[in-house]
Amino acid sequence: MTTPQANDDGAPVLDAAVDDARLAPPSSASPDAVGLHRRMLDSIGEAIASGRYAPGHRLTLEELQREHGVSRTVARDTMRALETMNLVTSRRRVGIVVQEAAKWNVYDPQLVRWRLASERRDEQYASLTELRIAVEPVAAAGAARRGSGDQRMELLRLAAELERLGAAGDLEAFLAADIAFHRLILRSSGNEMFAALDGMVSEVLTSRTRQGLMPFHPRNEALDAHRHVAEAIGDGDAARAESSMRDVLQEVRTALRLNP
Amino acid sequence: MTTPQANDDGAPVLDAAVDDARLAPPSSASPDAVGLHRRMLDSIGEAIASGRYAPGHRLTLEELQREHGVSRTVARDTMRALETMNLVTSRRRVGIVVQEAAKWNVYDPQLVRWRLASERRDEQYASLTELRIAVEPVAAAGAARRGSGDQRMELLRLAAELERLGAAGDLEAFLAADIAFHRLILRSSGNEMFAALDGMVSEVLTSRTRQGLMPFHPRNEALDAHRHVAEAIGDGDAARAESSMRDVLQEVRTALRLNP
DNA sequence: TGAGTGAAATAGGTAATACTTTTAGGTGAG
DNA sequence: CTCACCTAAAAGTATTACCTATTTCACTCA
Repeated sequence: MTTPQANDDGAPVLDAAVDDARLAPPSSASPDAVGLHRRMLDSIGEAIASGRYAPGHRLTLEELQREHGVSRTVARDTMRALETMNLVTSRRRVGIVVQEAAKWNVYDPQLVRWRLASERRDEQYASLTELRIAVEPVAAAGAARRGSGDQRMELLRLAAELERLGAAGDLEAFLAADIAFHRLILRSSGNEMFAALDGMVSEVLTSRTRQGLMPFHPRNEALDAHRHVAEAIGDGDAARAESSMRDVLQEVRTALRLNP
Repeated sequence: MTTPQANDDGAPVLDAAVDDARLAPPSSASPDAVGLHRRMLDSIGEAIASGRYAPGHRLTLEELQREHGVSRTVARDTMRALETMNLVTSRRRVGIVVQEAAKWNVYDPQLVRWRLASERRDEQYASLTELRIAVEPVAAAGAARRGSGDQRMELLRLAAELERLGAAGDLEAFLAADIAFHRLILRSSGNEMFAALDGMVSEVLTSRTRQGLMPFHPRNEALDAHRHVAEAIGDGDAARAESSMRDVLQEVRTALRLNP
């Protein structure tokens, strides 16, 4: 198998509300159920992501176990997790050193969450949006080539629903359908690296709407473009899917002033 | 700061041989210097990435410490690292469960390495190549907008060198320059999420040449396209940079049969 | 049959301790 | 005065032992 396989697993396709553990807080019934390690990780991770702990800043395990009131084991676990994301390195005799941002695993959903929660959130949104612009057209082409029949049908259904909801002016429902549409394309692309971005795309779309960056009534061209994407994928027309998706993203480009 | 900043840091631009810790084994002077944790992590990580431990497979800490002859602490550290990459989840009373592949942090350079080392390497190369096709054109546009003067000049120099080496037929040197060219564009893009892909792109390019998938003499159109990219970036012409980069990637698309 | 209940399994967490590597500083020879 | 070597301290790495909290599963009793 030298190319990605058709995505024809029997998994349910219709769940727009699929568990998006990929970019959601670890929903906990009781607040204390999350484990010491998790809280400490969040606290330090956010501090690094936001720049409060600058690159080069040195921490020591002892310091950390004192400040967070935890045992050495928990402190080490936390550092191990941060090390895995390349947020820090730990060296003997020197301690735990915050890495420069260029080394971070910026695709780690956890880190993305921290960055979105920080003051630098606009930068993170800009990067993610540019990433969408890059990936979604090619993902649409992939879906046209490798998507399953169910997925194609569902995309057409979602495109129709978008038109209906757009006309009705129900922004909240429109957003939900829009997210479902874009996520489904990423997941149908047959490329797991594209699929892995679906949580981040949802995040961007949600924020864009919540910030009022969306026109109250979606523009007609945008709705048409969505339909064209769905139709092209339905027809297995990769080139048209790709260029129609570029049309969809055109207004995003404009908003970011990333345009010719 | 609401958009990515111009990449004008004082960092050296000329080092094609920049430390690519991002996708290289943890180069160790002495073989034992790497820490128990690292060896165990590699061993289990690779087993999961290759599918030898299937999703749903259950491990227990006790089992692991016995099999790898390590203490509980080391076993826990390892699991914590795997958990951070979403390769496993650990639950009380049940153990450590291998996650399904859809949950993995497939952008973690470590995981990418493991997948490239496994039997599924072709799948990973295909995904990475498609990702390149998606990202590099937009990264080139970003470089045209936000690259520093030094970076633009270095790109022109590299394009000229590519032509020279292409004509000379020195494939090894050509590869090095080609990698430097593509990496520099990613790093000049001003988008840290693009820059983070540079190690993976190098990996793909290296493999493509080593596998003899490159024509012995690079085609003239390919060389021209590289020059056009560099020139467009030099001129700050984002649209032309983007479309020229698409030309560069055209032959990659053809090779993967991802073409109209 | 089905709800409660208790025991077992397993990760989470604490604590004390010894080992190893790395760095800084000092000392002495040339 | 400089350089090489030695030593000591700092800090992560690793081990062991033990206790706690959850979750599951099987068993019992209504």
